[in-house]
Amino acid sequence: MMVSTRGRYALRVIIDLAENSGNGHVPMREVAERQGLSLKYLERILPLLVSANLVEGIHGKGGGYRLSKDPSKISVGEVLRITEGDIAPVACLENNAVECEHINDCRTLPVWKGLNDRINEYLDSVSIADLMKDKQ
Amino acid sequence: MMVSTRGRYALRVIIDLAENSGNGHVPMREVAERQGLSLKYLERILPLLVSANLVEGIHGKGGGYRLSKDPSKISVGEVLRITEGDIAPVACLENNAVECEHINDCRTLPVWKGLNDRINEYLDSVSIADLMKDKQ
DNA sequence: ATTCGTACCTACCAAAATAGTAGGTAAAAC
DNA sequence: GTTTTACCTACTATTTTGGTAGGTACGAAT
Repeated sequence: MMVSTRGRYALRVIIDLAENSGNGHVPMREVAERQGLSLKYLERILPLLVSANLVEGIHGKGGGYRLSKDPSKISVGEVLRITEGDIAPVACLENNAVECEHINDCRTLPVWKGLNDRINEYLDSVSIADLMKDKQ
Repeated sequence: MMVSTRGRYALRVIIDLAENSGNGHVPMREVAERQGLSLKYLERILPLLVSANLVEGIHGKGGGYRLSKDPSKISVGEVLRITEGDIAPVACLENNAVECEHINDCRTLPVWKGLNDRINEYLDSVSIADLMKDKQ
């Protein structure tokens, strides 16, 4: 299985925020409860989304999180790349991979590259809005 | 990274066999040497390919492995499904997954299913022959 | 000013998966 | 009967995964 709980939970949180924030901030405690996920674990995931500018959190009573963009402007690919670190199928296609010495004679590189392209293309084509109930 | 060494090495072995077996059997020792891979590790991977009828091995001097089909009839998808066990992006799409209770209300299932379909479709569309030197 | 509810941070930990190695046995050719 | 190959089983070190524990920082409400 290629997508870990980090990415899957992040996606569920983002969809939950999209569906349940009526212009206000939603405390993660509520999201965790609704989604049946560990609050503590989500608290470790959300700072990733904050620093990538997908959501913003505010402290204190009445605080919580909300999306910083419209759900239609957030792609699943964005969310996964942030939380999974990298969604490349093989090491040599990862972001800061050292260039392999056999790159010009590698028989398998084309298939990994083709796969990588198709995965990213698809995940970038699906937005959070596409996944919401009563798709908006 | 989604594809482990098991799958990647298996693919390299199959391509190597396709390119280097002139109707005879090729000992894995030679393949390991050419590919710079651990013979011991390959010896653990190959029985998977044998029982899936992708290659056949014969014992003794002059023995070794050879493909049991034409390289154009073996897809990358086949090789990976055998060696990786399952290439589904999430647990609920794996082969003998228990059906999730939230299946009818799961917001994320469509995107995982779409991803799974595209991955398999692509990997099944690429054959070993497509990856050989001087593509045949 | 204090309290309470939130985000956020760091260190730790158990279990599983990954990537092998070690040390054989089984079969076939010579 | 020796050599060469496939093939089998058990073990192991390392990394990744999926968290938990125990706080601090911040900000709003009172």
